[in-house]
Amino acid sequence: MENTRSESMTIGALAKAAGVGVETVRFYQRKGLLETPTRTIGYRTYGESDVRTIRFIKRVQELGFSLKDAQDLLNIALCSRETRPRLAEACRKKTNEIRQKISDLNRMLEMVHQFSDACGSESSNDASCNLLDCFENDWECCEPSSRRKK
Amino acid sequence: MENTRSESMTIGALAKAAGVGVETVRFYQRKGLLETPTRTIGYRTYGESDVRTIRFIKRVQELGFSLKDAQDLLNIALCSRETRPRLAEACRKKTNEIRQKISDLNRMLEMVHQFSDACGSESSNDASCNLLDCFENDWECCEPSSRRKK
DNA sequence: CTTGACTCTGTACCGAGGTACGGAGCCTAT
DNA sequence: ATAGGCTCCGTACCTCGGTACAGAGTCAAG
Repeated sequence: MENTRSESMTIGALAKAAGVGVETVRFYQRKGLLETPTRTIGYRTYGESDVRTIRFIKRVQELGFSLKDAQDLLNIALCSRETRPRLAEACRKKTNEIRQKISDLNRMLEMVHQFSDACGSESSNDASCNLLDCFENDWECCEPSSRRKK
Repeated sequence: MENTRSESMTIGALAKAAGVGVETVRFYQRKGLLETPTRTIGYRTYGESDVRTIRFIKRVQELGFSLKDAQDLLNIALCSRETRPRLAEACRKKTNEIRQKISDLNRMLEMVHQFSDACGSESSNDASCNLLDCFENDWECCEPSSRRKK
């Protein structure tokens, strides 16, 4: 019913489907980010899951994680019934990292948004200058009181 | 009252305060990420605002933006009364990017979290395998219906 | 007035993450 | 059966974001 036919793509087809270059696929394989594919006659053959994996990697990178991190997340995604407890710990760590990123991005969003509003209206008050501060502290930003060190 | 004294740091002091290397400061200057500092006798002199700028850049990078993006955000932060309308547009774009990142991170968080729960309990159901899908579509993930193309 | 810790400029090098190239084999289509 | 287009492998090269010299000047303490 779904488009899960063609369970054997060539490397070129995979690359195209995932929106990367052939060389990138080989590179990911060398790095162990893709499972080593089966071969027919000598050519690598891939399936839909590889497309999803590559797309996942690319997005994870865009979100500010390294290939190593992508690797870790893939392990979480793929090993489900092997190394449970070790992974649970990794999850907790990764979860915190992600939470922090979300919170910082929200703050940045708020700041950029305020500035953009300020641009719209002709009033010259600068919401702007707070942008620089938006990661400086945890207590809701913009309070001009005491400063905390890292 | 505050620690905003010492409005003239050497490059070494700045680097230390901002938690980067001296060479990084010079690098950022070459790239135009820091305003070219005034000089006393030939030595660059910096102020607190430069510390904030560098910390801002570093965090922006960690959030998955490039130095170029950091540059853009700094322009938003610094130019407040010059090129208003052009910047307003830039804001809208950046805002959307940020929103998308937040939403994706939330999804990833949810997935990792589910998996981590699954690890805790001994039951072998895999919340895991959804992780790969977590950026695949916009309609709340995990619905096994039609698939949308990018 | 020398020694050590800093600064300056410039250029070279580094790791991550690809990207491209050369020389080969395979597989249709004409 | 040969031309075009794919694949293979290995190695070389590229950009980004720094990092590390080398060779020189400055400055403060002893």
